[in-house]
Amino acid sequence: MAGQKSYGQFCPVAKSAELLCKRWTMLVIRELLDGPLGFNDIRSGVLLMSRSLLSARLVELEQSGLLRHISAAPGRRAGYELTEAGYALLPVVEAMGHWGQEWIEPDLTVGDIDFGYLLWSLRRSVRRVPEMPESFLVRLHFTDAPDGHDLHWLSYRGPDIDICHSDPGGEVDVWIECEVVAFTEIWMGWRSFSSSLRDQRLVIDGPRQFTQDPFRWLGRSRLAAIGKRPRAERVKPV
Amino acid sequence: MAGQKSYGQFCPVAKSAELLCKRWTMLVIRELLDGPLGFNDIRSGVLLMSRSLLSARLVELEQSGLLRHISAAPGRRAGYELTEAGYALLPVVEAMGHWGQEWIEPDLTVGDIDFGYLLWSLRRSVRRVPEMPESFLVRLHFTDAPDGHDLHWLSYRGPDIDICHSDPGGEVDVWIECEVVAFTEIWMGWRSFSSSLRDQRLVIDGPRQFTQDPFRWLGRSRLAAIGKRPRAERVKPV
DNA sequence: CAGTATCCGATGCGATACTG
DNA sequence: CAGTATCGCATCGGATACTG
Repeated sequence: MAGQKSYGQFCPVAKSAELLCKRWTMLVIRELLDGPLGFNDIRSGVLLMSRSLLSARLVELEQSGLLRHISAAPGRRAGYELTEAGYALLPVVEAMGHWGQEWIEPDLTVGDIDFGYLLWSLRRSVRRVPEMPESFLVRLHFTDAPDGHDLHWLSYRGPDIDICHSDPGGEVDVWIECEVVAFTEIWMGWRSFSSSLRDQRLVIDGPRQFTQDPFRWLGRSRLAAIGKRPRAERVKPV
Repeated sequence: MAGQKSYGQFCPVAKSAELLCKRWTMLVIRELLDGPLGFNDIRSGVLLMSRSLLSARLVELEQSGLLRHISAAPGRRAGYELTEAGYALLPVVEAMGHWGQEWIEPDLTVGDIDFGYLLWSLRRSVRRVPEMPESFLVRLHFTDAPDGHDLHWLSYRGPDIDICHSDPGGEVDVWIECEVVAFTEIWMGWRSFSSSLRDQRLVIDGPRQFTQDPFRWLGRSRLAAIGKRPRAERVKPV
């Protein structure tokens, strides 16, 4: 219970660090900054975090006043929601994300975990575009993904967008083929879409109005517009 | 050596957190953001951190490329300096400081440690003002500080400003008397100077031009201008 | 689905002692 | 002053099992 010892300083940076700089905490907050989520939805964003630790962190954060627990009610699912103080952490998370995107050397030795996180991120970033028909289906093929995990369908139906991992049926409008690493790099803004088309790292087929800039409806990382510093100046994890 | 396990995500927030969210790390960076410092100068800013851990952190941060070690040379002291990537963390530290100042409930149960940090902070914030004579001496009396630690002199002599803990001799220009907690609160912007004068929490004596706004030459926390949220909305450590 | 309880090994970190 | 080396305990956190 007691938590780690205090830094013994009144400095607000120190106090903030006491609350925020614990393992997984920033990532839990990152997840919740988009709005309330249920326990297992949070877990999807922090796949390697154990249930018990997530549970403990949520209690800590609630006690500190950073979030509150929403209990289930008719027509409402249980979940967690940041308080105003919690939402006020957006600039902190943004600053960390911005810095990381600009300075950290990517090391995409993709395992299943990054893959799961990519899909989860993608799920949050997809969006309709005006020229899209009521019903729109995309087949996404990760050519190097393990066994049953290589095929995914994005199903845009009215306001609902789902990512399915088995064929939902219906006619496919756009086909995409790509390796996981390359897709991630493009999605993060670390590799350009056009050059990836040129060297065939990404193959896309379908009506031209959708294939010429697929990231309009796929979305991209919010940080994709921030360029990386020259390799020599970058920072590397451990 | 191995460090904690990776979060297994390519998200820049996660990567940044891996590098930054370790115990003491943000505070070491905070210290260095003002410019290069020697080993023991850094220690003065993180009094409760053990030497061995500071040493280890500095190695980690150097290996990651956040700072570099400056070896001693004729006319130059050994020390540590942030790299460009390290200095680029300023917005992160500022965001954390801003958030902390705005949202965290202060709990000033002052022990020696906070006291030491206050003095160290003060040392960095004092500055000359134009109307100050070449030589200017301030006697600072913390009425509730332990035994030999209650008296301090700020000695402004030309460009040099020193904080002495024993009487440097010479005529005192300004006298200040205050309890440590109250002084901290005023310095942090949590309590107003004028109201503190009124209720005698702070007593200051000397020429009017220096006593009417002493924080011009004492300096204040950089975060002092940021107001605290209403008590009910604030966040508390653990 | 949405958690909690318990166990126990890994590691983080402070204390102490030592070195150039 | 500017660190490094070693030791041992505290706690952190993942695995597993269990509950409403």
